Amino acid sequence: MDMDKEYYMVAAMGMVAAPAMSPSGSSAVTTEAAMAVATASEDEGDLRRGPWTAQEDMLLVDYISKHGEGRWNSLARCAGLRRTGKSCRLRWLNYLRPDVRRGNITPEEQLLILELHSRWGNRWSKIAQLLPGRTDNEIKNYWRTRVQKHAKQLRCDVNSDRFRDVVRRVWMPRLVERMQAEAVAGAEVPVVTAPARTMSSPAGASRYRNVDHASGAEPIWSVAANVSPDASTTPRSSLSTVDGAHFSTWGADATANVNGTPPVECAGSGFLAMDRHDHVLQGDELSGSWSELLAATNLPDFELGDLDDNLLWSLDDAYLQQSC
DNA sequence: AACGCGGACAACCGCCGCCGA
DNA sequence: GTCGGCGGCGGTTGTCCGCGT
Repeated sequence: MDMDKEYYMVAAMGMVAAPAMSPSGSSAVTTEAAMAVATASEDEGDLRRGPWTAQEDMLLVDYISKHGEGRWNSLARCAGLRRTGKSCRLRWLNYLRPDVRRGNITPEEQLLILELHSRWGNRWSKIAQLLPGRTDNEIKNYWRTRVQKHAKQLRCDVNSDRFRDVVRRVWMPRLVERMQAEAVAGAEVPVVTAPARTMSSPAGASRYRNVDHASGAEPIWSVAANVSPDASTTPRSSLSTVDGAHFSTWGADATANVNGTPPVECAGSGFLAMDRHDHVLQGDELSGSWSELLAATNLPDFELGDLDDNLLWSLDDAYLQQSC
Protein backbone atom coordinates (compact mmCIF):
# COMPACT_ATOMS: atom_id res chain seq x y z
CA MET A 1 0.00 0.00 0.00
CA ASP A 2 2.83 2.34 0.75
CA MET A 3 4.24 1.77 -2.68
CA ASP A 4 0.86 2.47 -4.15
CA LYS A 5 0.60 5.66 -2.23
CA GLU A 6 4.04 6.72 -3.23
CA TYR A 7 3.03 6.21 -6.79
CA TYR A 8 -0.07 8.28 -6.34
CA MET A 9 1.90 11.13 -4.92
CA VAL A 10 4.44 11.09 -7.67
CA ALA A 11 1.76 10.67 -10.26
CA ALA A 12 -0.03 13.66 -8.81
CA MET A 13 3.02 15.71 -9.57
CA GLY A 14 2.99 14.42 -13.11
CA MET A 15 6.42 12.93 -12.75
CA VAL A 16 5.96 9.31 -13.65
CA ALA A 17 3.82 7.02 -15.63
CA ALA A 18 2.14 4.15 -13.93
CA PRO A 19 4.30 1.31 -12.70
CA ALA A 20 4.00 -2.21 -14.04
CA MET A 21 0.30 -2.13 -13.29
CA SER A 22 -0.36 -1.46 -16.93
CA PRO A 23 1.86 -1.48 -19.98
CA SER A 24 0.04 1.45 -21.44
CA GLY A 25 0.60 3.85 -18.60
CA SER A 26 -1.50 5.73 -16.10
CA SER A 27 -4.25 6.78 -18.45
CA ALA A 28 -5.14 3.23 -19.26
CA VAL A 29 -4.91 2.30 -15.64
CA THR A 30 -7.12 5.06 -14.51
CA THR A 31 -9.59 4.49 -17.28
CA GLU A 32 -9.91 0.90 -16.20
CA ALA A 33 -10.15 2.01 -12.64
CA ALA A 34 -12.80 4.55 -13.52
CA MET A 35 -14.82 1.92 -15.30
CA ALA A 36 -14.49 -0.43 -12.38
CA VAL A 37 -15.52 2.22 -9.92
CA ALA A 38 -18.33 3.42 -12.13
CA THR A 39 -19.65 -0.07 -12.54
CA ALA A 40 -19.50 -0.72 -8.84
CA SER A 41 -21.12 2.60 -8.18
CA GLU A 42 -23.95 1.99 -10.58
CA ASP A 43 -24.58 -1.27 -8.85
CA GLU A 44 -24.73 0.47 -5.56
CA GLY A 45 -26.75 3.33 -6.97
CA ASP A 46 -25.54 5.71 -4.32
CA LEU A 47 -22.60 7.74 -3.18
CA ARG A 48 -19.79 5.71 -1.75
CA ARG A 49 -18.71 6.20 1.81
CA GLY A 50 -16.06 4.80 4.06
CA PRO A 51 -12.43 4.07 3.34
CA TRP A 52 -11.08 5.01 -0.04
CA THR A 53 -9.88 2.31 -2.36
CA ALA A 54 -6.65 2.40 -4.31
CA GLN A 55 -8.66 2.82 -7.48
CA GLU A 56 -10.48 5.83 -6.13
CA ASP A 57 -7.25 7.36 -4.97
CA MET A 58 -5.76 6.86 -8.37
CA LEU A 59 -8.72 8.45 -10.06
CA LEU A 60 -8.60 11.45 -7.82
CA VAL A 61 -4.86 11.95 -8.12
CA ASP A 62 -4.93 11.50 -11.85
CA TYR A 63 -7.74 13.96 -12.32
CA ILE A 64 -6.17 16.60 -10.10
CA SER A 65 -2.80 16.20 -11.77
CA LYS A 66 -4.46 17.03 -15.07
CA HIS A 67 -7.05 19.58 -14.10
CA GLY A 68 -6.00 20.93 -10.75
CA GLU A 69 -7.96 21.01 -7.56
CA GLY A 70 -11.02 22.98 -6.61
CA ARG A 71 -14.69 22.81 -7.58
CA TRP A 72 -14.84 19.59 -5.68
CA ASN A 73 -18.37 18.55 -6.47
CA SER A 74 -17.89 18.78 -10.22
CA LEU A 75 -14.43 17.30 -9.82
CA ALA A 76 -15.92 14.27 -8.13
CA ARG A 77 -18.39 13.79 -10.98
CA CYS A 78 -15.92 14.42 -13.79
CA ALA A 79 -13.35 12.11 -12.26
CA GLY A 80 -15.87 9.33 -12.18
CA LEU A 81 -15.89 9.18 -8.42
CA ARG A 82 -19.11 8.43 -6.61
CA ARG A 83 -18.02 10.50 -3.71
CA THR A 84 -19.12 13.83 -2.40
CA GLY A 85 -16.99 16.80 -3.24
CA LYS A 86 -16.25 17.18 0.42
CA SER A 87 -15.00 13.66 0.65
CA CYS A 88 -12.73 14.18 -2.34
CA ARG A 89 -11.38 17.40 -0.92
CA LEU A 90 -10.68 15.81 2.43
CA ARG A 91 -9.02 12.80 0.89
CA TRP A 92 -6.79 15.01 -1.21
CA LEU A 93 -5.85 17.46 1.48
CA ASN A 94 -5.29 14.98 4.27
CA TYR A 95 -3.79 12.07 2.45
CA LEU A 96 -3.04 12.30 -1.24
CA ARG A 97 -1.58 15.76 -1.55
CA PRO A 98 2.08 15.45 -2.63
CA ASP A 99 3.48 17.60 0.13
CA VAL A 100 1.53 16.09 2.95
CA ARG A 101 3.63 14.60 5.71
CA ARG A 102 2.24 12.08 8.13
CA GLY A 103 3.52 10.46 11.26
CA ASN A 104 6.71 11.19 13.22
CA ILE A 105 5.72 14.47 14.77
CA THR A 106 9.10 15.99 15.49
CA PRO A 107 10.00 17.62 18.81
CA GLU A 108 10.01 21.04 17.25
CA GLU A 109 6.63 20.37 15.75
CA GLN A 110 5.37 19.21 19.11
CA LEU A 111 6.74 22.37 20.60
CA LEU A 112 4.98 24.48 18.05
CA ILE A 113 1.74 22.63 18.51
CA LEU A 114 1.88 23.09 22.25
CA GLU A 115 2.75 26.72 21.84
CA LEU A 116 0.15 27.53 19.29
CA HIS A 117 -2.59 25.60 20.99
CA SER A 118 -1.90 27.40 24.22
CA ARG A 119 -2.39 30.56 22.28
CA TRP A 120 -5.18 29.76 19.90
CA GLY A 121 -6.94 26.79 21.36
CA ASN A 122 -8.55 24.34 18.99
CA ARG A 123 -7.87 26.41 15.91
CA TRP A 124 -6.44 23.42 14.14
CA SER A 125 -6.34 24.83 10.67
CA LYS A 126 -4.63 27.95 11.91
CA ILE A 127 -2.07 25.89 13.75
CA ALA A 128 -1.59 23.66 10.74
CA GLN A 129 -0.68 26.68 8.64
CA LEU A 130 2.54 26.95 10.60
CA LEU A 131 3.30 23.26 10.40
CA PRO A 132 3.86 22.74 6.71
CA GLY A 133 2.85 19.42 5.39
CA ARG A 134 0.79 18.76 8.45
CA THR A 135 -2.94 18.83 8.17
CA ASP A 136 -5.37 20.20 10.67
CA ASN A 137 -6.75 16.70 10.95
CA GLU A 138 -3.42 15.24 11.92
CA ILE A 139 -2.70 17.92 14.45
CA LYS A 140 -6.15 17.48 15.89
CA ASN A 141 -5.63 13.74 16.11
CA TYR A 142 -2.23 14.25 17.68
CA TRP A 143 -3.73 16.49 20.29
CA ARG A 144 -6.59 14.19 21.08
CA THR A 145 -4.50 11.04 21.29
CA ARG A 146 -1.14 12.13 22.67
CA VAL A 147 -1.74 15.31 24.55
CA GLN A 148 -5.06 14.37 26.04
CA LYS A 149 -3.62 11.03 27.02
CA HIS A 150 -0.92 12.74 29.03
CA ALA A 151 -3.48 14.99 30.63
CA LYS A 152 -5.34 11.91 31.63
CA GLN A 153 -2.17 10.38 33.06
CA LEU A 154 -1.65 13.50 35.08
CA ARG A 155 -5.23 13.31 36.24
CA CYS A 156 -6.12 16.75 35.08
CA ASP A 157 -8.19 18.26 32.35
CA VAL A 158 -6.36 19.08 29.17
CA ASN A 159 -7.69 22.62 29.37
CA SER A 160 -6.97 23.07 33.02
CA ASP A 161 -4.43 25.55 34.28
CA ARG A 162 -2.56 22.78 35.95
CA PHE A 163 -2.05 20.89 32.75
CA ARG A 164 -1.07 24.05 30.97
CA ASP A 165 1.53 24.61 33.63
CA VAL A 166 2.87 21.13 33.20
CA VAL A 167 3.10 21.64 29.49
CA ARG A 168 4.76 24.98 29.80
CA ARG A 169 7.12 24.25 32.64
CA VAL A 170 7.88 20.61 32.12
CA TRP A 171 6.95 19.23 28.77
CA MET A 172 8.18 22.01 26.55
CA PRO A 173 11.49 22.54 28.34
CA ARG A 174 12.05 18.82 28.24
CA LEU A 175 11.47 18.78 24.55
CA VAL A 176 14.03 21.51 24.14
CA GLU A 177 16.45 19.74 26.43
CA ARG A 178 16.19 16.65 24.36
CA MET A 179 16.80 18.62 21.23
CA GLN A 180 19.79 20.33 22.79
CA ALA A 181 21.16 17.06 24.06
CA GLU A 182 20.92 15.59 20.64
CA ALA A 183 22.66 18.59 19.15
CA VAL A 184 25.45 18.56 21.71
CA ALA A 185 25.94 14.85 21.37
CA GLY A 186 26.35 15.38 17.70
CA ALA A 187 23.54 13.08 17.01
CA GLU A 188 21.66 13.55 13.86
CA VAL A 189 18.98 16.09 14.40
CA PRO A 190 15.64 15.04 13.03
CA VAL A 191 15.11 17.29 10.11
CA VAL A 192 11.80 17.87 8.54
CA THR A 193 12.01 17.06 4.92
CA ALA A 194 10.84 19.96 2.90
CA PRO A 195 8.75 19.45 -0.16
CA ALA A 196 10.63 20.75 -3.14
CA ARG A 197 8.17 23.45 -3.95
CA THR A 198 8.60 25.09 -0.57
CA MET A 199 12.31 25.54 -0.83
CA SER A 200 12.19 29.23 -1.43
CA SER A 201 14.30 31.46 0.71
CA PRO A 202 12.40 33.44 3.25
CA ALA A 203 13.22 37.06 3.01
CA GLY A 204 11.76 38.38 6.21
CA ALA A 205 11.62 37.00 9.65
CA SER A 206 9.76 37.40 12.84
CA ARG A 207 11.20 35.84 15.92
CA TYR A 208 9.82 34.91 19.24
CA ARG A 209 12.13 34.33 22.13
CA ASN A 210 11.43 32.64 25.36
CA VAL A 211 12.50 34.93 28.13
CA ASP A 212 12.55 33.95 31.72
CA HIS A 213 11.34 37.17 33.22
CA ALA A 214 11.71 35.86 36.71
CA SER A 215 15.35 34.99 36.57
CA GLY A 216 16.44 37.20 33.73
CA ALA A 217 18.25 34.18 32.40
CA GLU A 218 18.95 33.66 28.79
CA PRO A 219 16.14 32.12 26.91
CA ILE A 220 16.74 28.48 26.40
CA TRP A 221 14.82 28.33 23.23
CA SER A 222 12.99 30.42 20.75
CA VAL A 223 10.38 29.99 18.16
CA ALA A 224 10.83 31.74 14.90
CA ALA A 225 8.35 32.09 12.15
CA ASN A 226 10.01 33.44 9.10
CA VAL A 227 7.75 35.34 6.84
CA SER A 228 8.44 36.15 3.30
CA PRO A 229 7.14 39.47 2.04
CA ASP A 230 6.32 37.66 -1.11
CA ALA A 231 3.21 35.70 -0.43
CA SER A 232 4.04 33.35 -3.24
CA THR A 233 6.95 31.96 -1.33
CA THR A 234 6.63 29.74 1.61
CA PRO A 235 8.12 30.91 4.87
CA ARG A 236 9.34 28.55 7.48
CA SER A 237 9.24 28.19 11.16
CA SER A 238 12.25 27.29 13.17
CA LEU A 239 13.42 26.69 16.65
CA SER A 240 16.75 27.77 17.99
CA THR A 241 18.55 27.17 21.20
CA VAL A 242 20.95 29.61 22.77
CA ASP A 243 23.93 27.38 22.20
CA GLY A 244 23.46 27.70 18.54
CA ALA A 245 21.65 24.50 17.91
CA HIS A 246 19.12 25.20 15.27
CA PHE A 247 16.12 23.26 14.22
CA SER A 248 13.94 24.21 11.40
CA THR A 249 10.66 23.17 10.02
CA TRP A 250 9.51 24.38 6.70
CA GLY A 251 6.25 25.96 6.21
CA ALA A 252 3.81 28.46 7.39
CA ASP A 253 1.24 29.89 5.17
CA ALA A 254 2.56 33.08 3.75
CA THR A 255 -0.88 34.52 3.98
CA ALA A 256 -0.79 34.04 7.69
CA ASN A 257 0.88 37.37 7.95
CA VAL A 258 3.00 39.28 5.57
CA ASN A 259 2.72 42.79 6.85
CA GLY A 260 5.48 42.72 9.38
CA THR A 261 3.39 41.92 12.39
CA PRO A 262 4.00 38.62 14.02
CA PRO A 263 2.55 35.87 11.91
CA VAL A 264 2.38 33.79 14.99
CA GLU A 265 1.37 35.66 18.01
CA CYS A 266 2.77 32.60 19.54
CA ALA A 267 4.23 31.84 22.85
CA GLY A 268 2.13 34.33 24.66
CA SER A 269 3.66 37.10 26.63
CA GLY A 270 6.53 34.95 27.69
CA PHE A 271 8.07 35.87 24.43
CA LEU A 272 9.51 38.93 22.95
CA ALA A 273 8.66 39.30 19.34
CA MET A 274 11.02 40.78 16.86
CA ASP A 275 9.99 42.07 13.53
CA ARG A 276 11.97 41.51 10.38
CA HIS A 277 14.37 44.27 11.38
CA ASP A 278 14.84 42.69 14.79
CA HIS A 279 12.93 45.47 16.48
CA VAL A 280 11.46 44.16 19.63
CA LEU A 281 7.72 44.12 19.62
CA GLN A 282 6.24 44.20 23.04
CA GLY A 283 3.12 45.12 24.84
CA ASP A 284 -0.30 44.56 23.43
CA GLU A 285 1.00 42.89 20.33
CA LEU A 286 1.71 39.88 22.45
CA SER A 287 -0.70 40.43 25.22
CA GLY A 288 -1.54 37.52 27.41
CA SER A 289 -0.64 35.89 30.63
CA TRP A 290 2.38 33.90 29.68
CA SER A 291 5.00 36.26 31.01
CA GLU A 292 3.11 36.55 34.24
CA LEU A 293 2.90 32.81 34.49
CA LEU A 294 6.52 32.34 33.66
CA ALA A 295 7.44 35.00 36.15
CA ALA A 296 5.50 33.16 38.78
CA THR A 297 8.07 30.48 39.29
CA ASN A 298 6.41 29.02 42.32
CA LEU A 299 2.96 28.10 41.27
CA PRO A 300 0.83 27.61 44.34
CA ASP A 301 -0.64 24.29 43.41
CA PHE A 302 2.09 23.03 41.20
CA GLU A 303 4.93 20.96 42.52
CA LEU A 304 7.31 19.09 40.30
CA GLY A 305 7.76 16.64 43.11
CA ASP A 306 4.25 15.47 42.55
CA LEU A 307 5.20 14.08 39.24
CA ASP A 308 7.03 10.96 38.39
CA ASP A 309 10.09 11.77 36.40
CA ASN A 310 9.68 8.74 34.26
CA LEU A 311 6.29 9.97 33.36
CA LEU A 312 7.66 13.35 32.49
CA TRP A 313 10.18 11.86 30.18
CA SER A 314 7.49 9.81 28.63
CA LEU A 315 5.74 12.94 27.60
CA ASP A 316 7.91 13.35 24.58
CA ASP A 317 7.52 9.73 23.71
CA ALA A 318 7.28 10.42 20.06
CA TYR A 319 10.75 11.87 20.09
CA LEU A 320 12.06 9.04 22.18
CA GLN A 321 10.71 6.61 19.67
CA GLN A 322 12.63 8.43 17.01
CA SER A 323 15.82 8.35 19.04
CA CYS A 324 15.69 4.66 19.77
C1' DA B 1 -5.12 -19.33 18.38
C1' DA B 2 -8.76 -16.49 19.70
C1' DC B 3 -10.56 -12.73 21.83
C1' DG B 4 -10.92 -8.15 23.85
C1' DC B 5 -9.16 -3.71 24.40
C1' DG B 6 -7.13 0.60 23.46
C1' DG B 7 -4.50 3.68 20.50
C1' DA B 8 -3.90 5.88 16.13
C1' DC B 9 -5.69 7.73 12.32
C1' DA B 10 -8.95 8.16 8.43
C1' DA B 11 -13.35 9.74 7.27
C1' DC B 12 -17.83 11.76 8.07
C1' DC B 13 -21.10 15.21 9.90
C1' DG B 14 -22.97 19.56 10.99
C1' DC B 15 -22.38 24.22 11.02
C1' DC B 16 -20.94 28.54 9.23
C1' DG B 17 -19.26 32.08 6.09
C1' DC B 18 -18.53 33.50 1.47
C1' DC B 19 -19.89 34.36 -3.10
C1' DG B 20 -22.37 34.52 -7.27
C1' DA B 21 -26.83 34.30 -9.54
C1' DG C 1 -31.92 41.29 -0.31
C1' DT C 2 -31.95 36.34 -0.46
C1' DC C 3 -31.17 31.94 -1.87
C1' DG C 4 -28.40 28.06 -3.04
C1' DG C 5 -23.95 26.04 -3.85
C1' DC C 6 -19.55 25.50 -2.23
C1' DG C 7 -15.57 25.26 0.68
C1' DG C 8 -13.53 25.46 5.27
C1' DC C 9 -13.50 24.24 9.99
C1' DG C 10 -13.98 21.75 14.32
C1' DG C 11 -16.14 17.88 16.55
C1' DT C 12 -17.21 13.21 16.36
C1' DT C 13 -17.37 8.58 14.78
C1' DG C 14 -15.64 4.54 12.43
C1' DT C 15 -12.06 1.41 11.26
C1' DC C 16 -7.85 -0.81 11.50
C1' DC C 17 -4.10 -2.74 13.89
C1' DG C 18 -1.08 -4.04 17.53
C1' DC C 19 -0.76 -5.86 21.99
C1' DG C 20 -1.92 -8.28 26.09
C1' DT C 21 -4.45 -11.98 28.19
